[in-house]
Amino acid sequence: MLSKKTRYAMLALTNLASKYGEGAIQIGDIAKKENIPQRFLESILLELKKMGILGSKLGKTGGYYLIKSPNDVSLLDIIRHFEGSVALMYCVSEKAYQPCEFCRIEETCKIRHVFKKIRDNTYDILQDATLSSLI
Amino acid sequence: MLSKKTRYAMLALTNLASKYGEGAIQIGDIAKKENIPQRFLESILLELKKMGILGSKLGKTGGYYLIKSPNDVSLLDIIRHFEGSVALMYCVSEKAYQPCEFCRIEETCKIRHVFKKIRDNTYDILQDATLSSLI
DNA sequence: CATTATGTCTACTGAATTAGTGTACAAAAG
DNA sequence: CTTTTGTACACTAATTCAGTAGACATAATG
Repeated sequence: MLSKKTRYAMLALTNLASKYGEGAIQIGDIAKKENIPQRFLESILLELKKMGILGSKLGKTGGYYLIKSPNDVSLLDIIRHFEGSVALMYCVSEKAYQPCEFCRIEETCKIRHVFKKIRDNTYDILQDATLSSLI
Repeated sequence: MLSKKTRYAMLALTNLASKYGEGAIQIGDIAKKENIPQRFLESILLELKKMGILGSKLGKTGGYYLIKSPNDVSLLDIIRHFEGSVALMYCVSEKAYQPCEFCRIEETCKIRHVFKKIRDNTYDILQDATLSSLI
């Protein structure tokens, strides 16, 4: 299962994408609209900013806004960041690869082959799921 | 990521499948061969027995053996049991379904649609991955 | 029948992760 | 200079993960 943090991030981003170009949106507005604990959302949006997806504005008329085009942000980016990897096993992960603790010969491991197929397919679907396709 | 418990279960089952029909295999043998802590493996095999996948024999020549045909056990069964569900979100799970905490209209939720597609695909691949196809 | 090797049951635990909260601070608008 | 917004750092309660410990039950063998 995806963590709540990941789900909150997806919700906040689709919310922000639907207001792309309208300037800064305040955390409190998003939190209320999407039913996310505000303090928790603060840390999530900050992470998204450090990833280069969001920009922020301080002070009275402050808030967050998408810095990238909704076409250029996909659920893949979000899940890779917040879940660490798309794969179900480290030995088939690109981002968090680790040699399999069990099978020494990865090429011929049939279990690995199954999970490689799942990872590749999941990867493609998530990559296609851009924010603009989700609004 | 899959838990170690799930991975240990898959390993133990493929090991047992490769010896299908040869009588009882001892926990210690499997633990040593597959590098699994023996006491942990004990509880895993016991669960698989309670699921109706394995049978056991007590006493000196005891051990575990596949009670179902390797054709009739798939990674889907194992993952559904040990991970709880194949889905990445409860709202697209068959086994652990819960209404989405966020979107009230599931039919039109685009995020949900993405994860439904992923779940369905993963489901199909895991269902095809029977023990006999993994030996 | 006693010994020994196997699985079974119940309970416990240390470490890591998840899902937050609290407090103090910094910048910008009015 | 006050108010409103985001930023930084620290802390924590609850849950899950990955096992361990110890006692017990069953069956083969000498």
